[in-house]
Amino acid sequence: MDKINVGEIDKKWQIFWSKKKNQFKFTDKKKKFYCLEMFPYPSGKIHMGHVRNYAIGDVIARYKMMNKFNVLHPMGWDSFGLPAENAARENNLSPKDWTKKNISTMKHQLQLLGLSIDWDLEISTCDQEYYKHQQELFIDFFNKGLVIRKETYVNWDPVEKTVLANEQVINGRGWRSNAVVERKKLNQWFFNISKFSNELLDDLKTLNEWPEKVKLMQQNWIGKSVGCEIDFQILQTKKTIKIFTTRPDTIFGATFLAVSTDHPICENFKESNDFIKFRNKCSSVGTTEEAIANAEKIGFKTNLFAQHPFIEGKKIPIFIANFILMDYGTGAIFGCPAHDQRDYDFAKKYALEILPVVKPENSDQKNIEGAYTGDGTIINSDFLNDLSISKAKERIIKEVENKKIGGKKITFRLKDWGISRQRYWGCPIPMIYLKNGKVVPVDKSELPVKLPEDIDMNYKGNPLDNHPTWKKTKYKKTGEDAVRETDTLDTFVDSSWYFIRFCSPRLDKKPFDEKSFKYWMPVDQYIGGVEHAILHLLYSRFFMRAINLCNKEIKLNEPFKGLFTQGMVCHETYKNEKNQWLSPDEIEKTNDGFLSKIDSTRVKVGPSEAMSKSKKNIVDPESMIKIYGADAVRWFILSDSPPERDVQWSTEGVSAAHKFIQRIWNLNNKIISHKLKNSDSNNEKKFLAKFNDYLFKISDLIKKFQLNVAIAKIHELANLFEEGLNKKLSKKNLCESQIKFMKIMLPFTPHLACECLSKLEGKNFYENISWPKGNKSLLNDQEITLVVQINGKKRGLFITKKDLSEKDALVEAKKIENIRKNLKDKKIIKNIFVKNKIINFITA
RNA sequence: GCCCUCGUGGUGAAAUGGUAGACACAAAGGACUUAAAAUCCUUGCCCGUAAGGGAGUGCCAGUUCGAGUCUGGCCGAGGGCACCA
Repeated sequence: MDKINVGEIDKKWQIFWSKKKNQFKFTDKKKKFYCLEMFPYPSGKIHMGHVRNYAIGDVIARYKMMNKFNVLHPMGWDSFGLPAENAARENNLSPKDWTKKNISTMKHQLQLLGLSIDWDLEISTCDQEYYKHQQELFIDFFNKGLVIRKETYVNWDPVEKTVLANEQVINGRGWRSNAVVERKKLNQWFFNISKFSNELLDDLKTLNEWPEKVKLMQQNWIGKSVGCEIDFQILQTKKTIKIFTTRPDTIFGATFLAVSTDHPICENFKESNDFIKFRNKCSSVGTTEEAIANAEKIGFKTNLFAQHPFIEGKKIPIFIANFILMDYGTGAIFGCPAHDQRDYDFAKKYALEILPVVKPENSDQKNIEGAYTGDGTIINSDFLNDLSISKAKERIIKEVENKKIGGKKITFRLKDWGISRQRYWGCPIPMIYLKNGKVVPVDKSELPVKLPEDIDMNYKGNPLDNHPTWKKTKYKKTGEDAVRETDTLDTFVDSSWYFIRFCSPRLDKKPFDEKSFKYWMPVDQYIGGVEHAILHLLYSRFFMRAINLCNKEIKLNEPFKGLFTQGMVCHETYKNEKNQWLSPDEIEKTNDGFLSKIDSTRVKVGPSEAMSKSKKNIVDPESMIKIYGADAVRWFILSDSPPERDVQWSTEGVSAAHKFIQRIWNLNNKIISHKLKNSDSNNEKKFLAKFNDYLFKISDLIKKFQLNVAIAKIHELANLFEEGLNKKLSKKNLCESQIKFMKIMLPFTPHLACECLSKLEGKNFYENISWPKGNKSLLNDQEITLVVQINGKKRGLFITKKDLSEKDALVEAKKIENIRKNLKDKKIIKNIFVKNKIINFITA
């Protein structure tokens, strides 16, 4: 048996593809297809997650190419970011050198996979050829009022010494460093993303090729809520407090006001030792998940009272409370303990009045303990009495508006996007500070504002700020001395428009060429991890809208027409007797179970979890490719699970994939050396019928992203060919079909398929291979299988011609031995007949 | 607490309301081999030599001639969000 040499074949075809240039012309009548996988952060080496992502994308891209689309399939590097700075500090390298080295390693590794990437289009966000355009976009956005400066509380990561967006804080910790986040007041740059809240929410409806799950997550993230603002008069002063509520219908149940510890009213108490103590206590709570869950609702009772706007003479105490957030609504609420659980808990603790104003719909629902938040009828509420909750909301909003003390208000959860980072390895923000206190953009002719390379990485905090000369500059218009902004941009900015840059990646004079943009955008199929469901995708949607505002030629709101989010790659976890994690390389399977290779002690096998460094359950793609070949690695990672679900990596699996590659190789050789000229024409016809059926099915499955099922069908096709050889079909038929078969396999296993094709046809190389055309007239649609049931249970089946009449079918069914037996002594009261599908006899 | 997704053999999984478990992994038995590897074949819950029959897609109901698939309720697992008023 001829053993396939996957290493040699991989190399041969990869060299061939690297020489081939993607030549598309805008004048082509071909339809375009922009296939994009999320570009990687160059962390060092590729991991199995990348392999899965790019293998899925490559099947789609190659399938579209074979179907005669102009396919844009580029790759780049999300190459700014903190890890480069950390690595630089640890290893005494420059972030730039570290990044370049990683890119070169990872590019080599990706090329080992035989992807149909057009490497001529490669971009890297840390190159000034990229980020100078980003600075230009920033200035355009600034001029359109989309960049704003705010002095606000920010999330300060004490480990990374940087500011995090609210969205980047997970359970009170930095999403990367995991350090407890502190609150700090700083002057920051923001993109005014909240200006687009409504559009970003509404346009989700137009994204019908996006997973529902992702759209829902974005919807919840934007978090639109309709409520009401109401001014409460403070009794002791002339001032009012504006509150926001989504339950204005419960206004008559209001028994206290609560404001955030950051509310302006707190100024009145800044001298009070009790208040200072209280505020310190608040800021120390609410960090860990556990603390939040168990955090007690605490308040500081002020000496102030407010007048209830609808109850003459009713005085309401004002509290400062730890559960009110300043950056949502107005930072103040009215408390209605009877119908809000938090307010209820608070009222219990401070012995405040609890006044029910909603009678539960179902009178059995006695409110034993806690707040009632369900539907019901309003009571104890003057003019609102007997109204439903929704009617009461409408009515009270009208009353509030009449009294000129507030009105209907729509509030979004989405906050502006903080983009300032006190870091070195990022895109410099092209702004300068003048002596008169003004902050202005750098003149566009002076772009790029380059990152200096002579920096001291041992400096704590921002090295740019510490640089001896970098920040000293002059304002071009006046020639006066000025100081540069030393903050750099959040790296999510880099990834918010890279897909646009791919349309004209070498264009020097502007970020993108409008003509190329109009041809290629939007991305037809975007593929990546679900972890980017909110931040990256939402920011990119914002960028597209911002670019529309700045560039009259562009009229596109949604950058990603189709989105596919793939699952993670998992692997079993291993621990030794000392409870230390072991990597898959460090264990071996024996008859006694799993043992450690290091000291032969017993290994506990844990559940399969997402591959991670901390659990050491990582398998290195490059070494897998070396052992099994690129095709086997691609094949296995696509075959075992639906692409949107998690997949479990296993040695058995990839080894089985390699065996299958070998089997196809053998099959190909057998067909080439097969000599037979004539054979049974009926068998030939049947073979072709089945083959064509598979061809249609597999095309359909690829379009639907059911790649695991497509692979199962390819296995069945291989069985069909073995059967064909056994039935001694003619060489002509087998050979012609095999050529088509290899084209079907090409998007999955391009090296094997091209090698088999070149052997079958005696050519050296293959170019512009088309997806085989199926022939519907060859399908065997004359014969079908009819299933026969008795009372809904299958009792037999028979093969017959298509469209058999009910009468004939019933006669035929009753001839079946087992059916006869089961119907004996029984009275049929009903026949169910579904043409070409089923017969069901119902007996008494 | 709120929102979402998912529950099918030892495992990963298939299945426009119409033959449940395709395809594969693992296992057991067999063939080939001096042996192993590789390859191929068979088996897969219960009764039965077999033909066949029974149970069966987390649990309980419902709709239907027919439910893994549709509806309601419950249980379990995973994910997202959160003092969001």
